Amino acid sequence: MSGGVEWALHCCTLLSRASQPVPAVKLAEYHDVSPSYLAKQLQLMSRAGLVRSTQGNAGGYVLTRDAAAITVLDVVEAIDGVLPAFRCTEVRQRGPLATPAEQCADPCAIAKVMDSADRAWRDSLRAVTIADLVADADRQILPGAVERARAWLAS
Amino acid sequence: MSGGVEWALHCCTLLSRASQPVPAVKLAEYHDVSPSYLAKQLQLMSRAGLVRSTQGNAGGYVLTRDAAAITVLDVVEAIDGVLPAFRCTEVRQRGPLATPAEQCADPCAIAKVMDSADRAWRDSLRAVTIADLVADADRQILPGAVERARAWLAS
DNA sequence: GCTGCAATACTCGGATACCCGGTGTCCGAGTCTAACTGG
DNA sequence: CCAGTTAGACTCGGACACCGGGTATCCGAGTATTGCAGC
Repeated sequence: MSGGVEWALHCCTLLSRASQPVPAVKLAEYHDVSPSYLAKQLQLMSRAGLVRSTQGNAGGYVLTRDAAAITVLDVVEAIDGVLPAFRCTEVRQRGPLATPAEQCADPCAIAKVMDSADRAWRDSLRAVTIADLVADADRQILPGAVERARAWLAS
Repeated sequence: MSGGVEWALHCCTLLSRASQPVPAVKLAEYHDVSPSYLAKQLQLMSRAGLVRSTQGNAGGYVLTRDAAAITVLDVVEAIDGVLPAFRCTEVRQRGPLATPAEQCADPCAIAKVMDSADRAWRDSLRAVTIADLVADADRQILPGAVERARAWLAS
């Protein structure tokens, strides 16, 4: 999985706290990551419709909908794409004893298993929203940290 | 996911039908794939203890245990490794408002979600064995195909 | 004092290099078979 | 006819190139602000 997924998720949690557009440079500085590369991830999220960008002065990124309406899977698919990790190459139709094509209407057993596992993975990611991540994080961090983060974003 | 996983799984199903060692070249010819590259996958499975290799004439690969005792996950982990796809880089400990390290004993919310999804994926793959794959395949293929495969392996 | 305009600075978006891990290949080490020779 | 030896061929195992996708970066397009000039 692409490393940018982690950055994108952290950005979403931070954007959910902010009430004003946050520029990519600020997001990168907050997380101490490469601004140029983070811009690419934000761009991907913008294409996927998760965030909305406003240009010009005082511009930046905002979530397009409530954090409770954005799942972790949405972010993962925005960055890494929606294609499953496993792609069946129909090995059974090759070789000296190849199965005839008309016998291969249904996906082969291996593809079925992989597809099932992929669905389980996606279901697991779909069950958690950005709001859940924020709530979990709030339970761990020190008191007052959220206010300090808001103040830093405003500066 | 590595493309060799599919080849490895097909080889396991074929090896479960064979009652004698099958050389890598024959496995590659049967599936019409690169013999050199397939050798690498078989080598990985040998290291993982899924197959046993015998050298010399009439040598080849054999499953080390019954097909019902080998899960799809075993094969996937043998080829792709056991490391999870997501690796937390502890972004929360970086930047101007970094969370102090002593506050980070527990994994962050993002890591927890990813770990949970990874576990769901692995559980799904662990629930299916090579024997299940063979049984499913037998239900679809034409009658007599298994016997023909055995005969081809023996030739 | 108010309004319209233009210059400015700031922001995003896509196009462009770089590099590492998977992909693909090869040759040498090891071993089982089998034929041959000697008793 | 049998046993030991040796030659042979076959097999695996690890080391070596190649290439595409993720990683990282930069500069141009676009826009809201803001300062200024004219009315």
